[in-house]
Amino acid sequence: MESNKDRSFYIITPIYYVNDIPHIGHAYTTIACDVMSRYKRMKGFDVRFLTGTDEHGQKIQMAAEGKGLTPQELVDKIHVNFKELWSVLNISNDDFIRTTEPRHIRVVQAMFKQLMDQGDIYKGTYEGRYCVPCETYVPESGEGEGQTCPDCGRPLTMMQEESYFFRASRYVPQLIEHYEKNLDGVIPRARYNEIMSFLRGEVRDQSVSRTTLKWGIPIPGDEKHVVYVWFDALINYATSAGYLDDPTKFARYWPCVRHVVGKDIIRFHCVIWPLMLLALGLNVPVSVIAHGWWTVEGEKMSKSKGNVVDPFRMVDLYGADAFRYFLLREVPFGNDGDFSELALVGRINSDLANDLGNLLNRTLQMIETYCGGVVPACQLSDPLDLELRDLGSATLSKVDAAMESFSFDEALKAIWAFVSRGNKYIDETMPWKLNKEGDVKRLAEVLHSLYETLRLSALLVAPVIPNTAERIYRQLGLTATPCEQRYDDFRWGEGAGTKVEKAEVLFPRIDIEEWKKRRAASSQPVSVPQSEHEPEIGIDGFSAVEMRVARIVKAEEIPKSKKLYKLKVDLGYETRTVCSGIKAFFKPEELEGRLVVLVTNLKPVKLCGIESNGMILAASVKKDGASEQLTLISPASDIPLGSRVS
RNA sequence: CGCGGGGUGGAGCAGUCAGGUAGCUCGUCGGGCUCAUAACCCGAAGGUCACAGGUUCAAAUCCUGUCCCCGCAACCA
Repeated sequence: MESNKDRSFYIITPIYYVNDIPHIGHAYTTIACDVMSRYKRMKGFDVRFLTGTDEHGQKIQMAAEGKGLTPQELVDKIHVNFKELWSVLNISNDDFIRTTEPRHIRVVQAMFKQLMDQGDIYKGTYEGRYCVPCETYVPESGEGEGQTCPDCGRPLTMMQEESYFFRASRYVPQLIEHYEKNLDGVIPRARYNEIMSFLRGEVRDQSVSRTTLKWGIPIPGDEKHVVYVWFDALINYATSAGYLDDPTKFARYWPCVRHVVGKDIIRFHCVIWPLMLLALGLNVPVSVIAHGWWTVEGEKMSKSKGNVVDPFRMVDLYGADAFRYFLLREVPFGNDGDFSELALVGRINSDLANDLGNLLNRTLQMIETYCGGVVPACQLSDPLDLELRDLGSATLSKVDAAMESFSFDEALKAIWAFVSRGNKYIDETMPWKLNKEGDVKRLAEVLHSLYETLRLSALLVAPVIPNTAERIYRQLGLTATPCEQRYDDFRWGEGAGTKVEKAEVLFPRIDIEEWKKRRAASSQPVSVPQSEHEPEIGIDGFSAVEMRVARIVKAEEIPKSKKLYKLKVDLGYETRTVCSGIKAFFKPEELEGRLVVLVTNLKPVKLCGIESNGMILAASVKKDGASEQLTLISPASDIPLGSRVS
């Protein structure tokens, strides 16, 4: 159906391997999809936005064994990390799929069976070097010196096992032909070329089953095999769209699939997955959009370096919108980029505070003082006003063009050129002077134009920084939600007559010098003066304190208290109530879901009439007896609730 | 001959596919304004676009070669 294809838009992130700790990369991909979804909705598209978690495979099985859990118990527990991050980052996904869900398992088995029935999956022998202790095959290219395992360093042994293979090679010519006709099949062009040269080389049939692990989807009729994880994982995109259980939905969304992926996994999404789809008789994705990678402060991100950017922390420190804005503005989508907190702070100050925030602020103040807070109506005739209005509609078109090719940075540049024009317009028209001279007519025209500039700007930035757009709308005296508006409905001039709200600072400027000092302080562990040291204790003294990992499940304000929160914490084996003096540093929603360390054998005390059973550990910098900066102590990686800290 | 990305004024980058006066942000310097978050506006300095050769009327851009940096190399976006 032509109309579906034109008006529907199905955008998908990869599903994330659930055992990973969510980091900037996951956040990046998902934010990009979110922004595109919001934008398309505002363009009137019927949008479906999917993300989820990949929950099968060797690593999960091993991690679960290490924790004394079943794999299912483990993934049930940790997939929440991603859900929480999406909530914190304001992600508007329509579905969150987990590969362990029954709806998915059914689809994988059905597809597997279909491919087998039509001869596109056949039984053969998989041969490769295997590390017995790690229970994993090591590809030749990944071997350590002298045929050893890159992980454990032990020698590899040649192994053979029975395996099912997907006859990928059969559909390669068809896929090449498709890409030759669809140059947007892979974006950007460099990646398209890469895929084409790969396809024109030798594409081998793919092993799609394993007998060496259990944690996977059993192959119907041959249950000693499980489906190999990537084959299982890719299919989720179809599952969620209703491949088996909702043909109408599937017909509506499947023809307009877009995948947004990191450049490392394009072979799966641009080669294997389309080949599978061709074999199944389904259309291949409209586009696979590959983005680049982030380095951190100039260095490759890695766990061992400990420089992995924690998106939760960035949101805590700078807010979700600033983080979202930075990621999309800083680097052209598709290129690699460098994440640095200083650069982020720079963006906040120059773009969000100085340009956008300040434009709003000065405009509202003037409408307040010169026009009693009501946006004046007027006829536009001054060339300058018309130019501003025309730039507005030109900006809308530029944003459209940029978004069409996923050039988020270009879209944002165009919007900011418009915002900057607004600031310049103020200098050109000098409303304060008009006021002094009593030129009421011109003053009305000018403030009217400025108000409209802001009203449109809020709409334009809404997909990227939805919270901010909403805050701008409130200050502009508008009750609607920007993200629920349609761009096509915007009419320059319709804002006249609105009563504006009081101007409030959108993004406070961050003092760089102070920021640097604070940062230096937090990275200097030995900054506490000698005199504050406690007397020495023996190990007994220490082990008298029982500390365990807990999760904050609920944080509530205590009406009588200025400093305290009443927290409900989950230790795995029990739930407790704890009062904690951290109200000044967190909002309740910032605390809920976080892992913390709890002193569990502290004598209960009554604080503000509530019994507190324990104490949450936090580090703080104190000044004049009061905490000036504070951070919670959390486990650096996931660990079962109730784990003892020593 | 494993694959890919990159080397552009002080910093960070765009521009390279479709060759035609080298652009953006930040920083620096000078000026303006006072509505505003020490914000805003204007102006200036600063680059032989890694190097060498070639194609062309014309090359950051196309071709050839060299040097350097950085990723990836199946389950980390």
